[in-house]
Amino acid sequence: MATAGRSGVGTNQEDVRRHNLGTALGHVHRAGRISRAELTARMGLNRSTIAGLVAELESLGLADQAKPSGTRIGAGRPSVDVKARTGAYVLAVDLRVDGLTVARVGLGGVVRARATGPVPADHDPYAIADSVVDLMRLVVRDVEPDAALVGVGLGVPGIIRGDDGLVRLAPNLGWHDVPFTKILSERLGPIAMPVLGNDADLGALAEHLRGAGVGVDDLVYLSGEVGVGAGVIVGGRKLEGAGGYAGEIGHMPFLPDGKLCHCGARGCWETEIGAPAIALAIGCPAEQVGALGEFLEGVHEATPDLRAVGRHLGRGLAGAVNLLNPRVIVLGGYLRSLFPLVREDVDAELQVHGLAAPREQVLVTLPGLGGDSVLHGAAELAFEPLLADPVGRLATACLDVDSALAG
Amino acid sequence: MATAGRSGVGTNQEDVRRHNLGTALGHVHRAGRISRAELTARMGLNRSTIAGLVAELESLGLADQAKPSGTRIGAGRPSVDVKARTGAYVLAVDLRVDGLTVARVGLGGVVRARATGPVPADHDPYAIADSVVDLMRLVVRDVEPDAALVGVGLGVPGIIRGDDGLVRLAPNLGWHDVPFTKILSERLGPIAMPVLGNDADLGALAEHLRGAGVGVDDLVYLSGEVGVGAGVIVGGRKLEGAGGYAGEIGHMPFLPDGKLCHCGARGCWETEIGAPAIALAIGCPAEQVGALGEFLEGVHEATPDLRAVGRHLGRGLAGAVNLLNPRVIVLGGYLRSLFPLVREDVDAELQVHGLAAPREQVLVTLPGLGGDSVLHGAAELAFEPLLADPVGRLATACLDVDSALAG
DNA sequence: GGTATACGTTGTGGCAAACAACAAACGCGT
DNA sequence: ACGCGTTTGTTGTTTGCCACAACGTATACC
Repeated sequence: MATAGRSGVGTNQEDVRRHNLGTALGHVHRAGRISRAELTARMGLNRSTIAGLVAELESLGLADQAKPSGTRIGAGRPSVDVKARTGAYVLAVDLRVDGLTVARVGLGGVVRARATGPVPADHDPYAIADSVVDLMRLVVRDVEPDAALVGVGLGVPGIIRGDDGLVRLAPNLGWHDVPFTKILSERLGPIAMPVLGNDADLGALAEHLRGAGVGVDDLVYLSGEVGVGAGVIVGGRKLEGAGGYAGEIGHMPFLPDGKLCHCGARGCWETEIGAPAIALAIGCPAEQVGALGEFLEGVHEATPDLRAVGRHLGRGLAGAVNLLNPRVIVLGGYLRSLFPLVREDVDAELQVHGLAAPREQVLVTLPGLGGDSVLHGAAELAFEPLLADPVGRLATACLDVDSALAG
Repeated sequence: MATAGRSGVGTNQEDVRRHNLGTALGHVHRAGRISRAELTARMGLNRSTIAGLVAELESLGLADQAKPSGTRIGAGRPSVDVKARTGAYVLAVDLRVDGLTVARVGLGGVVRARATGPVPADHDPYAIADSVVDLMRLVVRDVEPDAALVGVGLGVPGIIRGDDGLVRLAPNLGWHDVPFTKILSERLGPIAMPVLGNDADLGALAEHLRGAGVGVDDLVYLSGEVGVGAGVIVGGRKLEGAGGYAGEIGHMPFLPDGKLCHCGARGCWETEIGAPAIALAIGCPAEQVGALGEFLEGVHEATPDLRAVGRHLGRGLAGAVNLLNPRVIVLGGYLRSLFPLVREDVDAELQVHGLAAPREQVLVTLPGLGGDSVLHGAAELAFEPLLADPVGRLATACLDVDSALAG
């Protein structure tokens, strides 16, 4: 069911419209503002068809047409710009061990409002869900009256089951088979069904769409939170695996008889480049491991121990390069602070352990979205259904979230 | 360019027809014989639409309609069967270190003729290309007069560049940046443009479509030839990577200071489970390493050394399970003979090093196509353009290969 | 200010799939 | 053997979407 594309099902002409409308909206969403002529070129459709699609987006309240803005180049009648109307928005949540961020993100990827709060100390899922809803109330307080909520996305540092959003394992939260999607959806009721994603997966998605990997279809986002996870984009699509668990690169076997990992095995990559290992290397106190990134910011010289970590990082990355052949590897989380210190050691090991062909193609870099990758990824995840079927999704959108959340 | 599906381009109604025709042909090709009612159900289109598509396939000479064959169940008018017409065929080549196989494979995946020959001892690419053409002449000798050659596919044990089929590296052939696609296409002329694929990638493709992974959309085929490579199917699609180099799992870092690998690094997985390591473990003479599989067939007891190899195999597989979350792992090449001997050791290590969530989903198994996985994969690779655009591909098909090759 | 260029708009046409109605072929019960 | 219900094939019609061509319009350039 693969070779002939799209898993063996036929295409309806209704599907055509849905696909084209969604694709057009996707371009508008990613660009924020794009000319109709550019849309025509990118989508390979006729001018008149694009005009019809844009008109429909406009009537759906998803886009606006405006006079061209940028300085023109060349002759000819200037093309009308299509702007994403930020009235259609999502709620994005970045749940971390050390903090909670909720944002209202408009179509086009603009953060319209954001709020942060602490995570309940015991990591009780019900209490966390309550906190999430509290923060949501804050960010929708001043929303426009005609705005429509089209989705809710959450980034969680754990292994998420794809079909129902069950959190199979989130070691840093102490969660094991926690039905957090269900817990939160009970609090949101008919407002929107929340969608959970692994933090690294969302980082990859965001960097692919709006960060260091724009235009790149093969990308790995390596997330250093406490453990190490990877989000992978291959051929422009998320690598999900059979159950949605793909990307647990931190538990790649790395040393035959290494330290004991929390997963029960020995010698996982994570035991060498995870937060505890780095904390040990730089003398960071155990209770500050959660905020290792900030601690690393204060380090300006790479000690031999830290350089050893860098070599481990490079050697492990070589494995990802050989197996996945990405064009970009984005280092997120505390790796963002670590990488500049040990870049040469990473590169050196990559040089040794990476095969020439894939190694020549890869670029190791920092996130283009700074520390907001996961938050943006959660927003993008929430937008996905809208982009797949604008009309259908809008039919279930919630128009008065403020009072719905108040009740 | 990703989220909204199909890389941001719009869909034409011409595309619709092409897609539906190709998808219908794909179903016929995979099933060999399928009822129109079944096609209707699988593709989700209307009866009359399917009738039109099948009629077009028939007029293109790609399918035949026939009275239903199987014993019917239930009431109602029996549905007409659609059979793949094997007159449309490809030439598939499996190039190994120790031998060359060429087959004529008809639509539907039926091997109509096959021929094997030795590989020139010096592995000279020009000589090999000549041998390939010689064998091709044999398998097209008795081809039907109206048969059409629609593609040529080759499996090569090396790293193939995706865009032009350059063999970047084939250590077992001693090739480095050999333009084998070009060399062969010069000999084939206008008959067909050959398409090269990595042997492991083709094994994965074949097992996915016709072997142990039918109906499975996430699969890893681990190919033990001399080195170890992997072909990966994720979400029903080939994992290719930026340059088509993805899957070089044999060079995953495995031991910090292991044996020197031919790639220049130390401690690659391949140095522990590659053919030389196994040969050492079972006392296979160095000159028989190429035929390690046959040698292993004669081994009936797992020695401690061999069991150590099994544990390494299991530990490495755990890395693939954690990173890729496949539903099936197929062990091909000499691993086919090795696995039954060390299954328990593999499973035990997988149990320790695999994370629970993905481990619970995976099945490690042997190829459903025996030793012909790569050959079938080469055929499927060659069929792909036909399934993507039947009409367009047939326009360039070659009708009289026999005399074209003779000249 | 004229011209070339590029884009928007409108109406027409073609094409593919859906749909409805009828005919055909089978199993099953009487 | 016969009628009935069921499923499928066939045919003609309808619907919907996009392509296309012709024309109007807005800019840059000379």
